[in-house]
Amino acid sequence: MTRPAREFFGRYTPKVARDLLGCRLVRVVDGIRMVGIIVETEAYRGAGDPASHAFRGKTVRNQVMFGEPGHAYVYFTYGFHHLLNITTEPPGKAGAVLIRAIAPVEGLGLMMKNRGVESPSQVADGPGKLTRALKIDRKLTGEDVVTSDRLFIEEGGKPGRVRRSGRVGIQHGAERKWRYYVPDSEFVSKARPSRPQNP
DNA sequence: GCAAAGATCGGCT
DNA sequence: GCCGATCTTTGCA
Repeated sequence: MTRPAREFFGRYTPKVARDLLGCRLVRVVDGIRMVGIIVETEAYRGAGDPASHAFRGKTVRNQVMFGEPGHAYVYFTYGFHHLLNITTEPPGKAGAVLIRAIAPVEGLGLMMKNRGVESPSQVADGPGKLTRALKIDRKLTGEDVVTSDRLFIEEGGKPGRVRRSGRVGIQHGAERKWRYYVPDSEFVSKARPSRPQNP
């Protein structure tokens, strides 16, 4: 299995988000591999993107978004959930792709145990569920997915169909169609995109 | 210092 | 469809 190189991540974020569909997300915990095919992503950029954590510039939390592409950015939100992103754009320019859902292909038993559910389609069909299934938290922020042996990406087959929509759960920037997903997959999240503001 | 919002999920009506 | 849980980060006073 080959991995995408640094340059793959260092591009225009929506393009990276689109191209990550079909790739495999690999997580290794205590020598056990958990693998899923990425079926849903969202792009977040910098100064021009009001939905992005990086919209107002660099902070303690989001600084990794401004660094070298191909690193993990994991943050904690709503007092409950960790969300996994992979940084994008050239160094100095903010960007990250939120991984929203995967189709499990390896280590399903452990993922179901971590989640406390018995249905494969409910193991990782949402950004918060996915991180719980794969035991991902803020400690993994900064992890270099190009070289890491515990959290990384492998190239996979091209998905048949790809659709795009507005992003989910945001208050600003809802008019940008920066959510990408595989409509034929049962592992895509059920969440509905935010509606564009019409005041 | 403090208040408020947040890239969510699951349960209940 | 709506609501509550729970806590970190940020922005502004």
